[in-house]
Amino acid sequence: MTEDTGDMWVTVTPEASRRLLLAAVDSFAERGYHGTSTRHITAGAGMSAGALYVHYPTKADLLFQIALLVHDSVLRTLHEAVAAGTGPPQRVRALMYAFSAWHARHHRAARVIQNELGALGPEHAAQIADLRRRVREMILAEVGAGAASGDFDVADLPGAARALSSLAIDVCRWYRPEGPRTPDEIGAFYAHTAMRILGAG
Amino acid sequence: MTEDTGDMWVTVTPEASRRLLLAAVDSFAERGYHGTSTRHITAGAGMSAGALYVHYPTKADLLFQIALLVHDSVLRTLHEAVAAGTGPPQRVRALMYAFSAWHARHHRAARVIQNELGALGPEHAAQIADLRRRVREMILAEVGAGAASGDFDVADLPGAARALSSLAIDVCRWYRPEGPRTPDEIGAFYAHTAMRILGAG
DNA sequence: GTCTATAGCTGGATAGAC
DNA sequence: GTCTATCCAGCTATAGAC
Repeated sequence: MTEDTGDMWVTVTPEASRRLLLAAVDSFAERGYHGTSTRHITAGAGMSAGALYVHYPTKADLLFQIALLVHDSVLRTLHEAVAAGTGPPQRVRALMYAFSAWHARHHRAARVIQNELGALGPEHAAQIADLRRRVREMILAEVGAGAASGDFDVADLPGAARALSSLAIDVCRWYRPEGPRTPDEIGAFYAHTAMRILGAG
Repeated sequence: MTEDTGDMWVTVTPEASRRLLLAAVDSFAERGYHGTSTRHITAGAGMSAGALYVHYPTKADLLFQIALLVHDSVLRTLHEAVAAGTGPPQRVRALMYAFSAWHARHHRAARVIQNELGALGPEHAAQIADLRRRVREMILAEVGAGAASGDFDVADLPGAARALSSLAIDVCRWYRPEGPRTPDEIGAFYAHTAMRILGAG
């Protein structure tokens, strides 16, 4: 239950492209997309101003590549989490644990995709919106299975699914690495909290 | 329970200052602080570029004034909500209802203060951080009173208070006015959800 | 593939007429 | 108090040397 999808960025090569991507995540998370200059990014990667454009055509493309990698990591994490569960309560517990812990572990990357996606152009935004819909539908399906089986007691199914998702996503807003709880502790607490929200004793 | 603090902006005079402030809230919410130009703001208020500086010394000051007014509105809304409650469950229900509904009703203003406060200078940021601490402490105190009285069953008091606050705040991220639920319906559902999270049957 | 230098544009803020 | 015109700093992206 404490596993993750490994390093989200290992597939990015060459190493200079990855350094630029990581510097962009840090700066976008801290200053926002529009508050970040290409010089912030190249300086963060230890390069000079012009070096960015050898690896990425525009600053906007950098944001898009980040969004693709991040949503892919989330989807794989959630699929791995539910795969092990044998019944709805177990599966939803694992889902909530994994989703919450992911948002703590990757809070910088998560902040970027929660706050800065408005800077994407229309067709890039549509592509990312599709990935995000798949996350929502997965959570709704798992909660719905538990409602159908009688394991959960929910009067408002979409509302309850939204509450679980909201709780996990918002971890990236308030989480601080130096805070009192580890990502795993947050995952465990929110898995328990999810069962209460769903009326599963 | 459906009351609010009235119009958050009525105290802003003259009317031209208020128009600029409202245009700034809309643009900051949609494009972010750094993505918003002073020309966006003045155009949104139906004025020309230079007119802003008659009413506000800088663009940053506009953000600060918004943050002050918004946090004042939240604090007044929460105090009014708990004032009517006679016991911890009633008080926390009213608090959660009011806090959630406020974030739906004022989702644009709320997005600005959740996402754009990083653009404030150090002393302005410190002043706003103080107001935000008062909100957190109020929620913690109300939940703590219910734990102490035995009305709630919580193993992790700060964690549970954080979950309630997180759930209500995140409403401003996903809420859409054209969506299926009204602010009051969201408030009612989240007041009920809070009781489940707190183990108050 | 990285550097320096710079083109071309947009932004925040100011000046001065009305 | 609002307008138009403008200053100049900072931005994205490109050019050309190495």
